[in-house]
Amino acid sequence: MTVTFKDVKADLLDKIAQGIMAPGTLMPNEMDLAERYGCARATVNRAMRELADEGIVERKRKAGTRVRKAPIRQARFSIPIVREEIESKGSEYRYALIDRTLQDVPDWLRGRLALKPGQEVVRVVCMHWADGIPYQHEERWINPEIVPAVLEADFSANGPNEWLLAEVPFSNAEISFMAVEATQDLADHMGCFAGNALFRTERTTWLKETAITFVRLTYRRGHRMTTRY
Amino acid sequence: MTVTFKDVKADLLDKIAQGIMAPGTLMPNEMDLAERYGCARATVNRAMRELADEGIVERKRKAGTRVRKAPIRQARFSIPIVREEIESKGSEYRYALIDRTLQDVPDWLRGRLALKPGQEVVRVVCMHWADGIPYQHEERWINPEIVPAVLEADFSANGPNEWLLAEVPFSNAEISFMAVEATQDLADHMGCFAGNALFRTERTTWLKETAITFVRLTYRRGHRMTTRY
DNA sequence: CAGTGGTCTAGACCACATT
DNA sequence: ATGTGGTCTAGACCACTGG
Repeated sequence: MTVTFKDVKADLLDKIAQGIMAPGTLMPNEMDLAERYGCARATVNRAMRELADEGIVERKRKAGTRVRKAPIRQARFSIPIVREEIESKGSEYRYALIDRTLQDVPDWLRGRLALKPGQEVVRVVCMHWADGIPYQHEERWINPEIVPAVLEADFSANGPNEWLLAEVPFSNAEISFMAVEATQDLADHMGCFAGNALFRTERTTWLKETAITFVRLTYRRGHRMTTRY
Repeated sequence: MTVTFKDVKADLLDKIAQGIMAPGTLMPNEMDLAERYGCARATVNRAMRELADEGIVERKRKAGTRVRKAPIRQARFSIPIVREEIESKGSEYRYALIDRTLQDVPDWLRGRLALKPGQEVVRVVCMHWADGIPYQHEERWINPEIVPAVLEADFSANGPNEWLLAEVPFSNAEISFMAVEATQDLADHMGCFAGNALFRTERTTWLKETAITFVRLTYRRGHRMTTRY
């Protein structure tokens, strides 16, 4: 059986976990490891590159590879579409549009989206339910310059999220997580009391330096966002 | 100039972003692309593998590579050590131990950590300040079976987080984000009012199937956790 | 069964950072 | 100057899985 990069990676990880290679240790170079494992250097390279990507080790040319003293712990969250998030839990999804207006971009948003004063944006407010219980409140602003079709889009049946995904194939984004106290309006929609703590995510999405949309998703009371790493 | 995997990746990304390769499209196979770009198949493979890792495309043997209809949007968060988080913002870090006790594991925690009834755990409560202002409240339970040194550890000068990182080199974890309403006790420590919405993360850390620690980090009012992707 | 991606190899050249 | 990782190549075999 030939030695795979997964074998090498697993063995290195094991040595790190067992303390055989303590944090701060300088690891052997790729050529030596390749010889030791009886494989090609490329195989060792792949294993160590993945360890580096995961923040376990730190690689520098000439300096070599070290076990990180404080591993960069990183968590990966998948950002699902609400409908799928709800249906994957076996719940029934329901959607309703609350408001849809064309308005001058508010000042606080202008900075975020890097828009010109007086420019118009589409604001959409809607709700998502799981089994008839309020699940998520969505408030979104869309830049019609990039996505002119939004001016004709009808969000009464489907949320703007799925619609946008179809229109804008790929983009980069900045996302924030936070806790907020429910306003009276939010509380009415979410079926809780004003002042209750709610989990919120805010996301700005860009297509090559120009902002497409800013969205504020507020979850029902007690919601948790969970992941493993 | 030779064609690098980054060139290939960037070009493919561009074609996807511009809609030339719309979501759902079946992409050419590696051999064809290699010929088209004038590079080796391994180069194309690396480019497409990274696109797959990032959730942009979907690869299946024999079926080929497709542009995802709904790209798996995923965010990566680095989980910093509080001290570094604060000092990297140019603020002065201060720490204080609030409480440290050896107690029977509470029922709600026993399930989480998969411990035996009546087993003892170390509970540590402490605070972290930035420039003298409350920044984060930490409440932590540690399993002394895995880390017996915790029984002698003195957390009066340094927090258990940094201490644990040095003791336990590598581990896997489950992390949750949520919003909570401040209890009176929390509010007193954080300098806010009871009932205020606070951002909290809870993390369970394991070393090979056995739980090491459960930690509850509550941030000051208005805290945001932000990342780009 | 046949086509696709998954991986390994042996060798090579290069970029970079430490010395 | 020199050693380390970063990457490309050309070829090969294999594993999976769709038709």
